Amino acid sequence: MATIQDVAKLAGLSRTTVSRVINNHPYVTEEKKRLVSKAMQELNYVPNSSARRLRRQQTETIAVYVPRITNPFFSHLVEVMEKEAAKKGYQLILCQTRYKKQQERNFLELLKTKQVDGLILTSIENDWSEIEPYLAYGPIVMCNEYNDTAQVPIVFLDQIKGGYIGTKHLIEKGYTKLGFCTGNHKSSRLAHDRHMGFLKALNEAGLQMKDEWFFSSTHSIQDGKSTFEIIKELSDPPEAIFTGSDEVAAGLVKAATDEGWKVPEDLAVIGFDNQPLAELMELTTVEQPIETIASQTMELMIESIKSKRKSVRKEVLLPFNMIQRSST
Amino acid sequence: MATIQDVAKLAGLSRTTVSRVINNHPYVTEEKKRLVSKAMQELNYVPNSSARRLRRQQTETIAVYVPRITNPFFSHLVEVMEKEAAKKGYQLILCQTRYKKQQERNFLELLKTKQVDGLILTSIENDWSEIEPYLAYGPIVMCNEYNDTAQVPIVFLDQIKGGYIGTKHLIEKGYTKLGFCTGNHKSSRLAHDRHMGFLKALNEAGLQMKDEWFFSSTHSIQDGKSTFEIIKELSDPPEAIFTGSDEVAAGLVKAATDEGWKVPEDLAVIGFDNQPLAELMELTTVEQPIETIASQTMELMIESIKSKRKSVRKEVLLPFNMIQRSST
DNA sequence: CGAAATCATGAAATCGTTTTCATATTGAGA
DNA sequence: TCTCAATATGAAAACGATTTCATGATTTCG
Repeated sequence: MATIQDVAKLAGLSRTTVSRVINNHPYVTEEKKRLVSKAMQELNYVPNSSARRLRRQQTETIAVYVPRITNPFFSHLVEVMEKEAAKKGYQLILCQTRYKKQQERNFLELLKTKQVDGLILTSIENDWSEIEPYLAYGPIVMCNEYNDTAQVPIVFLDQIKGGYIGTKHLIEKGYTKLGFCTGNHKSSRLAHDRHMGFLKALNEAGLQMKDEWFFSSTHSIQDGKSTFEIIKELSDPPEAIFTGSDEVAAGLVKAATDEGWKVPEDLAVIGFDNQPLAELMELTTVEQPIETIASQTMELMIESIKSKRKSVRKEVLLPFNMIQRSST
Repeated sequence: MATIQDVAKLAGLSRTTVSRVINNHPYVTEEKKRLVSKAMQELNYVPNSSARRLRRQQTETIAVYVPRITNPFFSHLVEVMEKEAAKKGYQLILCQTRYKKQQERNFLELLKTKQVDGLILTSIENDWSEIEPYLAYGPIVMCNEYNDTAQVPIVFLDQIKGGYIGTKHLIEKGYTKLGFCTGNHKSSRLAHDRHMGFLKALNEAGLQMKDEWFFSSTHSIQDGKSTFEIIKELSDPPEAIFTGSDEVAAGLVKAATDEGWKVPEDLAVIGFDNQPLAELMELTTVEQPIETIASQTMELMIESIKSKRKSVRKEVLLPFNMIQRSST
C-alpha cells in the first residue's frame, strides 16, 4: 500500500506538497500538480482515511439510530438519508436499537469515541437526560421524535394533528362510532399524541366512544386480523377504526372482507404512513412526508457538523397529507 | 477530550501501561490496573478510535452493498447482518448502489481507502473483473449473488432449484397452463436461473407454454395489477402464474379478486420470498432463509477479516422452503 | 546458588496524514 | 531601488493510540 511519502519520493517533492495537491490548496504550480498526479496514478495511491481522520478530527460519518431497519417507515427514512449523505460525501453507520435502552446506550459510545461526526435519532428509548451529555462530543439531530426541552435541531410532525385530521376525515364521512387502534401508547410520545388528536376530534364533534372500541398493543398485520375477530363479536361494533399503522389497517380490512364484510360500508378503516401495502389494500391513510423529513434532517445534521457552534434548539415542523382511497 | 497521555499522567504511569490496561494485556499488576481505571473514570476517558484505527490498521467496520434498503428482502438481510456484526464488535456502513454501476464503483473506494475491513455484496452491478482488483485491499463476501469464478466466500441458493420447486408445486396441484412473471431477467443471473428452473419443471412434465403467458419487467404491486389486466383479456389465459416476487403476486391476486375472480380456482399465483405481505394475501410462496443467509455471510466475513489469508472460493449453499397458503 | 525464564514497566518508534512555521522567490507599488 | 505582499515549497510538529525494544525485578529450576 503506497503512502503519501512514496508519492512524494517518486514525484521528487515533499509530503507537504503532495498533501496540498490532494486537498487542492491554492499555492501549488501546475507543473508540480502534474508531477504529483502522475506519481499518484503510478502507485495507485489513495489517502489513508484513518490517518486523515486522526489528523483532521473528523470522520465524515454519521450514525443513524432506528429501532429496526425492517420497519418500512424507517427503511424509507434511511434510504433517503443515505442518498443525501452520499451526495455530500458522508457515510452512514446503521444502528438498530431494537427498542432497547441498553442497545441505544451502547451505540452512544460511537460519538464519544469519535467514530462518527454526529448522531441522528429517529427513535429514542432512554430519557433525554441520559442522552444529553453526549452532546458534548458532537451534534445530535432528532427526527420524527420529539422532546420539548432538548437543545437540538428537530424535524417532526405534529402527531396530535395527525390523529386529528385522520379522525376528522372519518367524522366528515359520517361515521359516528369510532374505534381506535394504537401501538405502545404508554411509552411512546407519538402514539400518545395521536390519541390526543383522536380525542380532540371526537370532542369537537360531540361524539362518545366506548371502552370496548379501544385496542392497544396493535402493531402487525396479524394484530389487525385479531382485532377484527374481537370486533365482529361485539354487539355494538364501531363503524370506523382509526389505526396508527397501515399494517394494522391492512390486517383489519383483510380479515373483514374475508368474513364477508364490506369495506367501508360495514367497517371503515384508516391507516397511517402510506406504505406500499396501503396502496395494495386501497387504504385511506395519513401520509407522513418521509422524503422531506429525511432530507431536511440530513441537511440539518451536516449543517450542524460544519458550523461547529454549540447545539441549539431548532424546530422544523412538516405537514401531513391525507390520502383518500376506498377504505373509508 | 482526555487522551491516553492525560490518563497516564493522572495515574502516575506511562502511556504504555495505560494502553496495556485498556487492551487487557497480561503483564500489569492489579494495583496499576486499579489506578488506571480510576483515572480513566475520573477523566471520562474513551480511546480515540481514529488513532486506534491508524495504528492497528483495521477499522472494525464492514460495508454492506444493497441496491436499495427499502426492498424488504434486503432490509431483512441487513437487519440480521447488523445484529450479528454488533454482537462481534463490528459496525455496518450502508451502501445503496441503486442498481447503478457507477454508484457501486464509487463505494468500492471505501475498501481501498481503508475505511472498512471488508465488503459484503448482496447484489452486483459491475462485471466481476471490475471488482476483483479490490480484493487486494481486503476480503469480499458475496451474498445471494453468484459468479462461477470469483475466488471469494459465497453464500447462496440455487435459484434454478428455486424456480423448479415453485413450478413443480403448481404442476403437482394440477395446473397445466403456467404463466411466468420475471423482473429484469436479462441482466440478473438470479432471474435468469429461476426461469431456467421454471422451464426445467415444465419440460419434465411435458408441458407447453404460450409466449403470451410470459411477462417481463414486473417488479411492483402495481406491475402485478397491470399484468392481471392483460391476463383477463386473453382468450386463453394461464391457470397459474409463477412470479419472482411477492409484490407482483400480491398485485395479481388483489386485481383478480377485485375483478371477481376466485384465487386459486380461476387463477393460482405463487410468490417468492415470503414477505409480510405474502402472509397478508395468503400467498403460497418460495421462502429464502434470509436469517441464515445473513448470519452465515457475516460469519464468513468476520472469519475472513481475522484470518488474514488470501481470499479463496468457498461455497455455502442453502435450501429453499415452500410455504403453502391459499393462493395455489 | 547461578542461569534462565517470566513478569512488569517505560522510552521511543510508528501508523499516514495535515498543519504550522520557516524560508525563498517573485511581482507590484512607491 | 526598496519594501511589502503574494506565491511556492519543505522541515518538523501534531493527531492519539499501539508496538517494539530495553531494562529491572522476581521466580523457577537444575
